[in-house]
Amino acid sequence: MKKYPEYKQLNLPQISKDMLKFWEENSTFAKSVSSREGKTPWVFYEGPPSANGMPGIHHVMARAIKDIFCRFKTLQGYQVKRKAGWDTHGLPIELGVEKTLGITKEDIGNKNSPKYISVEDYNKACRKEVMKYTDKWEDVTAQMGYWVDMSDPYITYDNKYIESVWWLLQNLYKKNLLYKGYTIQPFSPAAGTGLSSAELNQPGCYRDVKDRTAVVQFKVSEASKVRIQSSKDDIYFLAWTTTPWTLPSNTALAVGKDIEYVFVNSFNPFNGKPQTVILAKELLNKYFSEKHTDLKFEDYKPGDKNIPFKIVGHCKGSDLAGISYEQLLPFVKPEGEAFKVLVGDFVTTTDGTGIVHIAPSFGADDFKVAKQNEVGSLTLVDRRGKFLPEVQDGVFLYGEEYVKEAYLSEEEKATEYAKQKKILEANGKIKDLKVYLSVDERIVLKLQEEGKLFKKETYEHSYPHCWRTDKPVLYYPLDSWFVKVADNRERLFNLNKEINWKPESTGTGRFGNWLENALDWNLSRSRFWGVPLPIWRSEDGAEQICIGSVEELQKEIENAIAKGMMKENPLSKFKAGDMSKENYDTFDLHKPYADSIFLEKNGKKLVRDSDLIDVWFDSGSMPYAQVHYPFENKELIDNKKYFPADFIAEGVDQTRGWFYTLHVIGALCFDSVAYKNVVSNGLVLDKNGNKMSKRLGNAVDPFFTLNKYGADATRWYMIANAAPWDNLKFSWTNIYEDENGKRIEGTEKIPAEILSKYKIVDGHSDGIEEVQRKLFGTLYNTYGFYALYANVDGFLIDEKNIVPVKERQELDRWILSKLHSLIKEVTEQYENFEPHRAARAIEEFVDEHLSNWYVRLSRRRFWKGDMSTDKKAAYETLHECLTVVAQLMSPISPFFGEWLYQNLTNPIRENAIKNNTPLQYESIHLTNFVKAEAAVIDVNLEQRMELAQKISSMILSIRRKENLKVRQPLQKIQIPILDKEIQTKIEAVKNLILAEVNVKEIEFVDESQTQIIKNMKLNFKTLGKKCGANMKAVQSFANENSAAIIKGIESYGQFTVPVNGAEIVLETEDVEIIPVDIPGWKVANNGPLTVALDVTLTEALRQEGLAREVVNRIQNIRKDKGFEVTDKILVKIQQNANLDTAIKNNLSYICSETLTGDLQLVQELSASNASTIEVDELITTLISIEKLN
RNA sequence: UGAGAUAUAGCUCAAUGGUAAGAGCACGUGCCUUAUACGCACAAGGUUACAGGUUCAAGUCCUGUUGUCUCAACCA
Repeated sequence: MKKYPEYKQLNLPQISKDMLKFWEENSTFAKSVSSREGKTPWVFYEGPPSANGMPGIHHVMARAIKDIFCRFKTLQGYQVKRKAGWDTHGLPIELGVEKTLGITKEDIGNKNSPKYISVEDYNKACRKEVMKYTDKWEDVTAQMGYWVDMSDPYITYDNKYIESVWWLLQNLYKKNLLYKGYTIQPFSPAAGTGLSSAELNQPGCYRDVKDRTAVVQFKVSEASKVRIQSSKDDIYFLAWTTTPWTLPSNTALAVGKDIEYVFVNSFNPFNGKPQTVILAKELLNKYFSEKHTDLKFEDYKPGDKNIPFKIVGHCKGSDLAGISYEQLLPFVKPEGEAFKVLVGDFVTTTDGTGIVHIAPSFGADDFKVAKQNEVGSLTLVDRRGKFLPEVQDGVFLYGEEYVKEAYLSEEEKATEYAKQKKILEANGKIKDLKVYLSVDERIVLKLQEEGKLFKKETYEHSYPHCWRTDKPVLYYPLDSWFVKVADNRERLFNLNKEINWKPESTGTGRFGNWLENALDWNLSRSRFWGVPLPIWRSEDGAEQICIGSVEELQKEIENAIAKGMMKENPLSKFKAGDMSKENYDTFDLHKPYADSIFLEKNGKKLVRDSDLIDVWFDSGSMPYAQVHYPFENKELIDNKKYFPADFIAEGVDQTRGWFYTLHVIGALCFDSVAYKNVVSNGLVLDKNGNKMSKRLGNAVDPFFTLNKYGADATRWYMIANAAPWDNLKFSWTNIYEDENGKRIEGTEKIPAEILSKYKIVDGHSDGIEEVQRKLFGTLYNTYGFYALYANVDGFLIDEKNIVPVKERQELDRWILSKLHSLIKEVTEQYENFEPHRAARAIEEFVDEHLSNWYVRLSRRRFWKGDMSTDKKAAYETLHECLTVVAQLMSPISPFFGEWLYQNLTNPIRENAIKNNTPLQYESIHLTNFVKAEAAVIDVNLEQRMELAQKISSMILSIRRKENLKVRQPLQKIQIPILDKEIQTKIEAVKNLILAEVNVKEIEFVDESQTQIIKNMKLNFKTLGKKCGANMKAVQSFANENSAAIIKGIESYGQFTVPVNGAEIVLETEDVEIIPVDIPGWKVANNGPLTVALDVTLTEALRQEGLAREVVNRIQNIRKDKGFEVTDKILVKIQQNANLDTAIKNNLSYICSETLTGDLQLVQELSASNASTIEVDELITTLISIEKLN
């Protein structure tokens, strides 16, 4: 006879290990996919993580979310393939290699460096580095129960993958969506390279620096002067700059369209000349003190500190547009139009003057506005960060000098200082120069002398620095390849409307807004380890080729060889059309190999553009590249079998990352969304809401967590605790140990110096422990209860022979109704990608309903008597609840769900297979998701039971107040009834209530029998429509006349309230009448319910109570002695005058409750073979219990 | 600076615009009723961040402020 396994204790980590072993031995994951062969696919794309970093707890969170829906959809019968992937390119990998090898970018390919490394070796190192933690990732994946196929992952550095990426690029190129242009990018002259925003966002890159800033005067040209004001004085625009070194490259000024500007007559503060200046009205008093409003112009003498001023005109920014001004520092004339006022939407009046100096080469906004207005630019700084030779006047500026002081070495500074001192002193500009003057300072001096300076000051602001050289970054125009995104915004935006975003606001807000303002995508990266841009150009730029496949490249090389541009074909071993791995391993498309390929077109030699492409393009290409589209699996994409994805999920930080690049590539290459549903999950923060970081010591090691609590509790905690898109404050306390074995608990952030002495050795999570107790512990116990009695009875589920639900008793039908309501709810929540709601619903069902109501109230059915239909029904009901719960929870807690299912069904597996019934599957993950049966759901029944639960709770509450133990039987509950329907409902569950609260009868009373004090509550929902603005009046009337209203409603079904001359008729639905008290009784209220308890104790009741105490003591002793629940016993109790009658009067009750075959009241028991029991405070006696035969 | 999110009990979270704001944990009290003390029950706990507004009615809608988180940027 097979039995249900019984356990001593719940051990979740062990369950995880056992089930993992089972899955591995039985290839359960593979079966869950193969068993759905031919079914509708549900397409999931795995966002590739980078294996050069250790997996963190946030990965567990993100992957749990992915896993949940993939498992759920599999259960629903879809085929869900999950191909793993690795993101292998990009800066973090390069940085990792450089750290490992102890080198910097300068050493790469630089033979003069002592640490020289060839690009080839460097890239080899990257290839190795990128898979550094692959085994850790595989461990965490297995341990957390994330099902993803890691046997054949897509790898972004793979030649096949790159080939698909090239194909996509060529596709864009052919559609004319790829172009070469230049943009302003952060650039480190010291390192000679552009910087990505990721690099700029390295900690410590933004630093507060003090800069020389200046408010500069731009003189309105004679031609424009007439247009704005007739004045004999010169007119100047005032513009503020924090980077005076960009002033020689100024080609325009920008104003805000709707900003108000004023014309102010005044004097130049440095040379005292009368002048008119233009600036934003709002900022007037920043430069002209209100105190000086009344100063007389006549009294002013050059050099006076207080300068008189007068506003002589107003206008809006738009009125200033087009006005031309004189070049401020005419070292070089720009090509094209320049030196006019433009309107820029970025102009504000938060600081400066409301007029912005525009140097298109050195600011992104500047560049944009200049381009829009077709204004030319000047780039008077070279890539080394030095002025061009032209920027010199022989006095203040000398040409070819660093524009930032920080770029000079101390030595250079000293030399420059000597030079400056000589020149400036010789020209009489400065008497005794003490220190090196920066370019900024000297430009300001020059402007001051030329009467073009209005104000100078030092200003502290944060400015980005190169993370490698520590030197300030410049914004500099760099050549790049762009994807034309801006022109296709509308299509991108409209396609986005087809995507179901979770949460919606990320889609419409963060993502939608981003699309609406999307700029062209800069693909170029000047790095070493990445996908090379497949574009070859002639030196003059006249000819270019964009390669879209290896075969094409091979042919072009052949051509180049034929034309003498190349000698050998590095792709000679490649056989076109052979898709084998071996064939694709015969070459490498990375640098430096790609750079040694030269092509030919129209007689010109073509050289590859040395840039790599943005790694985001790699990952955005994965829908196609993972299947080597279009070279293989063409139909999967073209016929939309494996595209677009039904579901993707990543962190919300991917909104402008992977989500965006997938969307752009899908839209531009295939005019389709790339995914239909997307969950953008929030971050995992530490328990105080701080970002986790290793540096601060508040990071959570997923391996500790998984080892300690197992995957199920961890996953459940993370899912149930917060919506996926809300940040999760992860409850976790690290435990540190120093070298002497001393342990401390990390509750707050640990300072680095302490952290360095300690090692994290363990930790604990209050949150996970709660889940473990509350959900898994409860479920474990419930299963244990089932197994215990089923084994005693030798009961096994027989799917072919089940008591029809209709024939089961109220309690069974109730829990089944609850169960099927739960199925409905959980299905909906999973369908809606709201796993936290599913989890919470399951928790409530298990704890509140199944364990603490159904099992508690059904207990005796499981052990009383022989196998009856009712008993069988109880087993079947509980079995169904447990198996269904196991399935509902299995997407979230796959190990425990599996464990529970197997315990419940392994004993009957063979039969189920023979009978082809639902429990035939060896794993829960191969089963079919249950469907809620409408016929089983009985809302009325659920309401009835809720009444029973509420009433019980209310009675218990009265008992507690009155200090009456539940074990003490009481005579009567009274429930005042105003509504017969409620009475009917309560009648149906009467016996459950009585048993639960240990009372003998319920009496329903109405006013004919007893006085009931009533209260009323207005139903504002129905009254709102009726009363509108009169609501308040009705309300106050009702407060004062509640008795009359109650009477009116009860007698006539309506009551007329006079308000403000009108009349409002209250009807039954508008008023809720609630009984609140029965005078003379102990009463409890809960919403519309009121119950009263008769607390008088008769002698009979008291005796019965004592009998129950005795039963309880006997049960305890049975348990202490380790008797089986089926053992019959002989009980001897030492006589006690206060107890004997109670025992005699309740003898049969005591005996049947305790399986006592014989109960004897004896004169005396020897203390040596009897136990002392205290029945209540006053009664103590001795008792002995023996097993009968 | 911009965009998005968020702010409810000590903590973690609920609450179709309807008037007594709910759970769980922690705390307190009482209970070992043949599943479960890793349990059960009962209590206590709130100016719904702040300030305005819309509405008969606001935790909920609108505006502003403040705090926190994320992303993007840092430009005069």
